[in-house]
Amino acid sequence: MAATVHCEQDPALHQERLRALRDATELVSGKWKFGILLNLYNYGAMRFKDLQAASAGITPKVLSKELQDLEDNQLITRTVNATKPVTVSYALTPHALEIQPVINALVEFGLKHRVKIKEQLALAA
Amino acid sequence: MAATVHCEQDPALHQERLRALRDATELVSGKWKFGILLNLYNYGAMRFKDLQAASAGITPKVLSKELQDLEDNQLITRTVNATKPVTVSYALTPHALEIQPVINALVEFGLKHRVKIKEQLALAA
DNA sequence: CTGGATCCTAACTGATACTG
DNA sequence: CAGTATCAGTTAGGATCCAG
Repeated sequence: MAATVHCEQDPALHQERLRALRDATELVSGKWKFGILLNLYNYGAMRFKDLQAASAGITPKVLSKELQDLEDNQLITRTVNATKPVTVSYALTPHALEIQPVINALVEFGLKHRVKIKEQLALAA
Repeated sequence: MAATVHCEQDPALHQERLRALRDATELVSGKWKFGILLNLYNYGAMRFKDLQAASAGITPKVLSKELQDLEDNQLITRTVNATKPVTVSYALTPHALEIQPVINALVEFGLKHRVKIKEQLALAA
């Protein structure tokens, strides 16, 4: 019977929340975007190559596309520096701070889930 | 100059958080999972067809796969009811509560982002 | 009602090489 | 250094039909 865990909202509100959820997930879809953002949170402005190193395994082409997506959604800025060999810096916009709670929540969940998986492996052994 | 918005962590901790982030995003990857979870939060236990209606646009095959993924990750339970035409109920597990903050954060962000986009359209007009 | 089987396509991802 | 071009592989997601 297990009392079902839920909290019913006003239908209209629920629909609005559903739409918001779709918008948000669309925005940060893709395999790398959250990681890129987390790295920028941690290190501040980073250059292309540094981001590539930090996002272990990503290829330049894919990184380039992900960065463009993020820039299009105004979560990061792209700045070309007039240095000897041209360098480019990527940094978070203020708007990107809005998404930080999401990332923190994801990290927390990831940590807990990892523990849970370990417990199961322990039980299975 | 713009003071870069960041907060540097201990490297080892950062790596651990990056891994957790990857784990978590992998878990809820896909176009529909968050929506399914949000609906279950809102309505409690739901049957296959109700979930399909709530996740407007999803096909049975895809819904089936998403539900299996969620069940494999122990975020939902699948219960077969011995009713006349067999029905099946899906409900959240306690573990799924851990992911609720993520969804709330995503919804919040989605709402804010929507407002932001509207502002831009207003400026463009 | 539930959801598997099949087929299909667009999008994502990757390896490698190359340019400004 | 910061990418883009090309080629190729994989796969997520959808359309349709059908079975228990």
